[in-house]
Amino acid sequence: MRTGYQDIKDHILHQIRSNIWTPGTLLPGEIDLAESFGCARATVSRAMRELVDEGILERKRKAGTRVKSSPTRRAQFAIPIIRTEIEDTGAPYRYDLVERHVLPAPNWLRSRLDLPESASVLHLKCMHYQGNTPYQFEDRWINLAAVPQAESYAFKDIGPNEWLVQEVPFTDGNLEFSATNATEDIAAFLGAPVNAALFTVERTTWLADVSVTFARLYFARDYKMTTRL
Amino acid sequence: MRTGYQDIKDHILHQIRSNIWTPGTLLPGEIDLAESFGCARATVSRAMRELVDEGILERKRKAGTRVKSSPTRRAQFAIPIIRTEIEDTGAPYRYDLVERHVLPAPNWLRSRLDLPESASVLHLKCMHYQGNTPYQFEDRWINLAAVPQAESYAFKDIGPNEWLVQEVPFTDGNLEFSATNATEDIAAFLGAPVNAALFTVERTTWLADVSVTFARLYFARDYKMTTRL
DNA sequence: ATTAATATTATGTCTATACATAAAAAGTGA
DNA sequence: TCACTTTTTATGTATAGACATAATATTAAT
Repeated sequence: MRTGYQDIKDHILHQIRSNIWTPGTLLPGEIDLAESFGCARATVSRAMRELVDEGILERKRKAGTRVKSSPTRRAQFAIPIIRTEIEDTGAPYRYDLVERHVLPAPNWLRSRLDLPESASVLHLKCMHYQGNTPYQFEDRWINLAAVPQAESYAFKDIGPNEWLVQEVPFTDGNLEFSATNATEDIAAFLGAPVNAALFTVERTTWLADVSVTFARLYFARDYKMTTRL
Repeated sequence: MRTGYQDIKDHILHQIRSNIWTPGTLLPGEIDLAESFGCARATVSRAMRELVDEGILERKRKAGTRVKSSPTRRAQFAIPIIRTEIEDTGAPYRYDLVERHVLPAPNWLRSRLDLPESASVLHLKCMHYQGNTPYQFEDRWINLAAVPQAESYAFKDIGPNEWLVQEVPFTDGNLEFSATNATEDIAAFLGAPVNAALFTVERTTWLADVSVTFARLYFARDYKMTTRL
């Protein structure tokens, strides 16, 4: 079997983990490495490029490749559709629409989504259940200029998250993770004590410079978002 | 100027965003695309491979390449050293060691880090400040079998996070994000009311099957972790 | 000594070609 | 009809060679 880019990645990672190539170390050039591995430069190049993507190495033209001195590791995790997330646990998923209003965009939202003064939005409040256990309270605002067909959709059986992904897929977006104390209102929906700390996600979504939607997602108590580094 | 892999990525993304290639659509094969772009197959291949990495496309040998039907977008964010994170805001960073004890590993920690019964750990409590504002309370446990040199290090001026990254870089790890209510103790350190919702990160770190450290990081009130999708 | 022009070099990308491999599709025999 | 084998095919990976580009190092000019 001949050496592939994966072998080279493994080798480099091994050198780093066994402290042979310490942070800041200048690695041999692509040509040297290729020769010592007995493979083509392109193979070494791909291995190194992927390690840059993974936050392990840094490269500069002419200056060479070094082990990143401040390893800003990048955690990445999938943002699944909530139905999938719940059904993957084995429990049945249940959705419930709590409130639905069309109204002029409030000022804070106009500012956040960069909407004109005349903008009209659809405001939804919904609950997502894992079996009979409250899972997430969703506070959703949809820009009707960007997604006019939302105005005539009831959202009785399908949640806005799922509907939007089908209707306007592959958007750009912004995520903010934080913690908030449960208000009386939300506490009741989530079956949590008032003031309970809730893991909260705020998500803004754009499609090519047009803002589509803003959502605040309050997770039930003790929810943890997990990822590997 | 000839067409590069980036142009092809742009083109594919454009087709998807303008709903010409909808989720589930089978794209033309690499050879066809290469011909229509007037470039080599490897160029198309790289463009498509990167779009798979970004969660936009899915590919299967012989079956071809399609637009992902359930776009599980992957958010990724950098986990910086806390000093860097604060200094990047322009404010000075200050660190303070609150407590330092060597003790036998408590049972919950032994279970979490898979430590033997005899395991000895270093327990640290520290504060990180942004200027004079409390920023993060760190509750850190270090496995002395994995990092014996920690026992003789005072951690008076440099925090365990920063020290560990220098001492044991490029580890694997696990991250859990959640929200917790501030205890009296932690509330006092962070200058927050008791029961305030705090954004919390729990991090476990391994180096090649040996657990190195476990940390609970409590962020000051209103902290938000932000990322682009 | 300082600045400007020039050469050098390691990475970045593209090409044409080759062979490997997984999986679908077609063919075969009971 | 079904199970099994073979063929086909799109992706996956590797290669040698070429040129592009950014940044450093060197040299020349002031």
